[in-house]
Amino acid sequence: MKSGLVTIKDLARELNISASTVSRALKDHPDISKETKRAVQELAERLNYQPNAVALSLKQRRSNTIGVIIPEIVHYFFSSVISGIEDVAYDAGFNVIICQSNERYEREVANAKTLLASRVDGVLVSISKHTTDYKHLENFQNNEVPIVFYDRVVPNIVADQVIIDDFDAAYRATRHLIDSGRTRIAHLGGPMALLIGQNRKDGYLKALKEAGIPADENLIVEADSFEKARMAIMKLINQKIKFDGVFATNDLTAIGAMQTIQKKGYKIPDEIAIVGFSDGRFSGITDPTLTSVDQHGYEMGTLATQMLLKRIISEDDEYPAETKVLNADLIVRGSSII
Amino acid sequence: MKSGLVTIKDLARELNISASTVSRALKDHPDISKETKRAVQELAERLNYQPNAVALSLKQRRSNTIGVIIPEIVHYFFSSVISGIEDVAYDAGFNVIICQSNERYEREVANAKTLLASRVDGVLVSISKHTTDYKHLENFQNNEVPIVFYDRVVPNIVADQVIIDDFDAAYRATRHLIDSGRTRIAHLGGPMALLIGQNRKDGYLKALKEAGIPADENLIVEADSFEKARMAIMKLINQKIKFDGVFATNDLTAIGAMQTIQKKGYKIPDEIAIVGFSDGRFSGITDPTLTSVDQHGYEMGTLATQMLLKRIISEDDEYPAETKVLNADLIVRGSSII
DNA sequence: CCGGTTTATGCAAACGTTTGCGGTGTCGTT
DNA sequence: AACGACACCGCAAACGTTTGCATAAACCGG
Repeated sequence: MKSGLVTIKDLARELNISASTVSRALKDHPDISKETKRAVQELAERLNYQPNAVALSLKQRRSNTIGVIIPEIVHYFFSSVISGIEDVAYDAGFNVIICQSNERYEREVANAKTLLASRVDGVLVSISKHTTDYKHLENFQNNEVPIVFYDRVVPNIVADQVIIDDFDAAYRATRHLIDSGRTRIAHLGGPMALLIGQNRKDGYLKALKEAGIPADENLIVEADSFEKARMAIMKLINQKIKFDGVFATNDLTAIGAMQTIQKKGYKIPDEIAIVGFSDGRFSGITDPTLTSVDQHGYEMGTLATQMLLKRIISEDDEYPAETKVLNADLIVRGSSII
Repeated sequence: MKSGLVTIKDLARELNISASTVSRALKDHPDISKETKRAVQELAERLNYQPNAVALSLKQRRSNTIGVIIPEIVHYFFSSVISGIEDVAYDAGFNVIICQSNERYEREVANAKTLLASRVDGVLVSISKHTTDYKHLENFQNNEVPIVFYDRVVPNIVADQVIIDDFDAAYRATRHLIDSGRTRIAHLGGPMALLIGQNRKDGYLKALKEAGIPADENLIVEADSFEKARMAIMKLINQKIKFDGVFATNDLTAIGAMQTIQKKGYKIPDEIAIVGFSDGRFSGITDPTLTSVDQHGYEMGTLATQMLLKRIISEDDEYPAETKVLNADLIVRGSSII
């Protein structure tokens, strides 16, 4: 934002015409004579004129920018989502401002505030693990800035959202373990504060119930990180609680479990089978390779952005909130092969 | 950017005072009486007034926004960098606009253009693999917007930059392989168009030379992706070109090599040792775990941003361009243990 | 030669802020 | 009574655009 940048006024002064004429000439307005247009456009080219998007935003009350609130960028899933977002935003000529909450509620609130101040035209949000109050998000709606939630949605707020069918995916993952003969299946789950944590657990429970396998509270642990998984599995083994399958809420967790299990001398998948969730880059490179649910991060990003842009463009005619459910495919690999 | 948002004028109208008074009251200017301040601040609070950052940017000719050009977000290294960038930008009250070039030159040029139009106060860039013309980047400098390069820097343009000592890291990695008794070490390298590709290869060559091992062109392949690595290794083995070590230009490449080698029946590290580069999340979860160079992505992001902010803040007094070199630590793991 | 149309341009306001400067009104002081 | 000091506030311009409206010149037909 330096003084160096050429403005319309500069062009006008140089050519001894008014700023309005320059403005119109630049966008090929029919009112302007061919010679003037040529002169203006040539000068603009020569001086490398770049329209000031800030001034435009102010004038049009439209920033052509969307905001993204994301828990943590350094996750294969989330960075895929960002990639998808960026790609469709780019095609539509929108900028994207990224804010990471680092899984902290306070920071998420601050993020929301700055996005509002930046007058973004809409926001894409996935809430942090610790967010239980949603005023800062409702605030977007109160100010008519459209919001679409992706992946980690919030329960009581009507807005567009794109999610995967966590319940069904978890059900199928667990079902897959059952089909391969496992009966004592541990679940390393996410925080119950998150809908996805809840849903995945419910899917797991449904599969058990359907198969007539009683749920064992000892086998259900809230553990959603590499380290927590190691601890949890270690504890199970040390307490001599038997299990022959693990359904983990994400891949890193699954891998933590896998390594601990192997270190303790058990064979995967022979003695214990493992299924993860998210299907990141990891899944293909573990030994054995990891069965996982493909969460389609990139696709989720593109879809969410398309929905948001649609809201932004057709801002006048209100239509009911949509919920898109991506079906999550179970990718069977070595860790659960029968 | 909806009409709904409260402005200073709204507050002024409501209180029957002027906009200037409101503005001053909000920032506790001494000219304003306590009662007025109280009234204004209370109303602002009640109506949830958010200052319009766009208007401010225009006025101050300063957007408090930095732009980032990044090759591909979905890489552990790059997403770490972004995370670092975002964290220090957040602390300094700056927004960050992310543009990914997707490794395409044209897109990078477009990115540069929109960042310029958005009047970002500075840019952080890592060039794409195919960028050989730098006009779009010099353009930033011509317009006095500071630029700092990270990781993938460009040769002939003076600007701040933060890199890791690729040459030295590659040297040490290769040296490590030599020290463990390997003499026929293959190099899966990056594109020679990139300085880092060049430097890593040179480091590799230096280590060989120093040890009196002749470089074998057959063992040097440009392969910087999982798939290319598989192909390259497959080819080496099929052609019966013997090797007992691999130094790969990144972890995914190393893992591609590792898997192919294992699939062909060779033992790692016993028969063939492997060293990667970047030390992403992968390194700890392969079997065996992967020796790799820690590239310190997060740190690189924070450092680059600090340098940029310093330039932005102290814009008047020019100081010479700085180059910070992060030392990259070799993390020895299972894939190269003697 | 006059009224009317066309063509090409400029004026000014607006978007939401900030800020230098000037203008009130109320004191206290001599 | 007059004057300066002080406290408090508003005017207006500016940042870089866009756009409705007015204006000016040129042309045309009758």
